Amino acid sequence: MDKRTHIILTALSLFYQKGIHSVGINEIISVAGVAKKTMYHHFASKDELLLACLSERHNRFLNWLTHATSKLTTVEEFKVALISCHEAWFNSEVTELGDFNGCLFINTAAEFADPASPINQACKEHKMAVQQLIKQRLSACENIESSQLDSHSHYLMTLVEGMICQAKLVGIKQFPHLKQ
Amino acid sequence: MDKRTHIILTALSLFYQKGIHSVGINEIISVAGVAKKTMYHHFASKDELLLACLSERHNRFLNWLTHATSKLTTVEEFKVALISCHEAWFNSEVTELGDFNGCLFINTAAEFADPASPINQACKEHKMAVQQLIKQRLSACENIESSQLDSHSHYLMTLVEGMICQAKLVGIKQFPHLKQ
DNA sequence: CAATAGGTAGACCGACTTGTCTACCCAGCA
DNA sequence: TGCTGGGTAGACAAGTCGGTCTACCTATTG
Repeated sequence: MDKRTHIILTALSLFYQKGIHSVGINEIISVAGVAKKTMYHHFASKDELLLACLSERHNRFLNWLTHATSKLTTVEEFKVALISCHEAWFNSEVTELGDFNGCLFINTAAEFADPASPINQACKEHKMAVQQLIKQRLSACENIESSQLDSHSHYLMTLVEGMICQAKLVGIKQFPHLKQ
Repeated sequence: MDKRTHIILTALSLFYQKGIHSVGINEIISVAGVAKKTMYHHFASKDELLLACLSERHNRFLNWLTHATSKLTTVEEFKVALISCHEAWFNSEVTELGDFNGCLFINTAAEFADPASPINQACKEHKMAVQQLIKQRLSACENIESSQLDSHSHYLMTLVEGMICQAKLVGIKQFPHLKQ
């Protein structure tokens, strides 16, 4: 595998499981099995590496969510599919997302609170992209009224974010009561 | 004011605005205007200080939420009151909660991912206490069916958590569509 | 008066942080 | 053959981290 990609994947896994500030460059290169010079050859700084990790995770997550909500026709079906695929994630059954430890972007934004920071902005952009995908998926349903498109997609986004938080903090992995 | 309390309040403000690992002991004592020895006289370690901050925030938050949802009779009234008071928080209109920067416990849990850590446990316990308060408040409503008490309180908790995340990451401060 | 508790300033410790550097290795290629 | 790019190991710099320590300074109180 490409060294650069290998470093990104290793760092992503460590950042996701332990947080950003808790993981040092030395740990990353040690686990990845590469020299420090190699890492700094591909990335100008830890922040640049983190941005690459966020980008990788973003692509991976959106790709997964896109496929997990592809076959649907009604608003009700979509809602159930949306909740069910997140439950699968919470139970670490989605291999490409790894062992569940909350949302990387929520976690990262907690450590980079400054809204002007590129890292914080990347987190914000990820959430806006997810919101956009939900809205687009919803608009494809046969029984959605266009006047409710905005409010309903916002509502579903709020639900999903809340589920993620509860799954991480208190360990709730299933939300059957949300599915009707 | 008591030095110990003063240190807790200073540290709490810094931790909340910047995150835990981003704030060092030296910054805390410098902003608080106390000697390092004084801080270590009252707290055995940075972790102990953080636990004291979490406890302070927990009491403050639950006290606020308890009062903000005291006068209500129906489930619908309670739901609107719950959402509205959170909107006020997001707009930094609640002086005792400070400038809004998300939920301290969600943020802190992101930096202390290990569920065995006392800090992570304190975050979890806070969320369970909020969930308990919502359930208790809901049970006092005149039009709640006891069979729906659990599922509905979980639902409201999910909504609230989602609102907090969206308010922090993408800056949504109002949720009118959730109020009906 | 003397003892004590709680405070000050700041030097200091060892470990760790990000990031740079030298010196060397090796495969591909003009 | 010799150059180049990407790799290795690891020393090193400069700074920060949490935490300990000495020395000194008030108040309060038995």
